[in-house]
Amino acid sequence: MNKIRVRFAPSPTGPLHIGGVRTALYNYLFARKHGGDMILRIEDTDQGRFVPGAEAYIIEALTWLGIKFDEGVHVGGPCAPYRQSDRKPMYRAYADQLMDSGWAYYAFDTSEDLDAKRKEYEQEKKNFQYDASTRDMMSNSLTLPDEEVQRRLVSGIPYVIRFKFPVNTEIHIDDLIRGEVVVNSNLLDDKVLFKSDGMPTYHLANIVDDHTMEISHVIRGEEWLPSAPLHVMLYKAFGWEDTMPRFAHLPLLLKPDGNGKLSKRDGDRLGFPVFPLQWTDPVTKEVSSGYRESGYFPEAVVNMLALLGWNPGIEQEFFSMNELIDLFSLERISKSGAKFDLKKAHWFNHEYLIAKTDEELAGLFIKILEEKNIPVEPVYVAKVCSLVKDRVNFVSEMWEQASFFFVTPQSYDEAVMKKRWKENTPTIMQDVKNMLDGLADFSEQNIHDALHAYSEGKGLGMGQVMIPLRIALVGGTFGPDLQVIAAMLGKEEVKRRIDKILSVTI
RNA sequence: GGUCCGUUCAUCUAAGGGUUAGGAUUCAAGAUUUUCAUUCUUGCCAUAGGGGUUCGAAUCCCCUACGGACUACCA
Repeated sequence: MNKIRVRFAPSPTGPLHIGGVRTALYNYLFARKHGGDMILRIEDTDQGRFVPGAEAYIIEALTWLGIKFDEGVHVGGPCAPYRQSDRKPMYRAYADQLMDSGWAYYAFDTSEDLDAKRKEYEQEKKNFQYDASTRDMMSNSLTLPDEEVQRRLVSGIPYVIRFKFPVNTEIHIDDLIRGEVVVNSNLLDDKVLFKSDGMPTYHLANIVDDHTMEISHVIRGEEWLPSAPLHVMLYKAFGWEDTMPRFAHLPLLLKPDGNGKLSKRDGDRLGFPVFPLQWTDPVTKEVSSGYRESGYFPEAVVNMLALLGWNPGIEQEFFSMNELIDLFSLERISKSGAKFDLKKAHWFNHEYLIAKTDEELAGLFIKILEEKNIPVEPVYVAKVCSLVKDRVNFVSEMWEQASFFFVTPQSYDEAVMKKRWKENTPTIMQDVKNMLDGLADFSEQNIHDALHAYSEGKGLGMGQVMIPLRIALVGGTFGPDLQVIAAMLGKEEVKRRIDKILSVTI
């Protein structure tokens, strides 16, 4: 068997969205699993939709996620160039080959002609399709005399090259995910292969490139299934059937709110990033959030995406990239579309977060602290991380859970104050302050013992002591063990915070 | 409209003719926690509908319904 070679072939019309990321991931897993090659090809045959920066974005996003390429536009390789605009000179000869063998023809119909035709049909409630039933009445090299065709070609009149579908032929697609799909050629239209601007369309360029790059498996989104018959016919027309790649059409990623496939336009409307990295539209300057900037870990994104449409059939839920490679198989890809689940995405990130070491988390949290001009002591920050990581999904949420470790509370939870701050509380707090002040060793254990001794001695419930003290130190009823917090803050700071709450409540 | 693809808890999914239809997330309750979170336990919740085939169907076939993709000189 020939070497496994797969490609991820995005069009640089904007940022890659997570559906595209998943397609890239599955290609990557498949290639690695079989010791094959992974190729990045840029399909920029549509000059009108080219977006500057999109290609660099795609590369940066996949690099961030740990998806590596063996060949491609950014790393080179034996089949270079890997950008279709750079391969432009080679496509014409292939189109000519199809002309010579009778599989294609020149068509001179203008967009206006075609629009008019479509309107005309629409009025009769019919669908216009450029195919065997209509091509005879159009303006093309099948209907025009040879001399006229030649005259038009030499005089520079715009034309396209269309594929000439055979009449009433069953085309079989052997899809690795969907099984056999059969389509009759009468239902297909004579697709444009070569545009009047001198560029090939996706269909031609894609087949030529997959062939010349010796691609063994085409793993792409389901939106390509309807044009797969054309692609199969092209391989046949070129005489490349023997080396035609196997096809695998992936189920789509759907919007969480119900209808339709996830698309680039959804942006932040749905409450979660649609893009791996933040993207600023070069024209509108509109900013769309990215997973990276939102605080997702790349491993969590990969894990979550891998399981959206595929599963290994075991109950394990967490997989490293290497484990995914080891377990991956096209046979276990599901057929139906998957909706993105925001809550589960959060959960995945949370699990990856708590699995990090305190030092790793501290390194990330320190960046946030520095932005707030908080002086940082790495060992202290790591301790804080160990105490609050259970309660957050993202590093960005840590400030909210841990600010009191760094700054005195600026306000106190009013609802809790109303309920917990009793008439005798100020006296208790004053006692607690004095008692803590007397502690020579301000350790967790000593604080704990002292607090318990105090409340028992006074015949008070622990709640009457601890809750007001908690409010004084953290601002509300949340956070880790109070003795630990007090010890970390230090005696003087604890005394200051008690004074402060007493001063504002009197 | 036409063609193609699909349909198991709210969501991701397992079960490839024989299981009380399993797991995970979410949600709810309880235990723990002097707070909050964690953790643990428990619970709720599904084979779209109808016909076949079969001793036996989530699984195979057909019809219907619903969802999706495609239907450009876009990819």
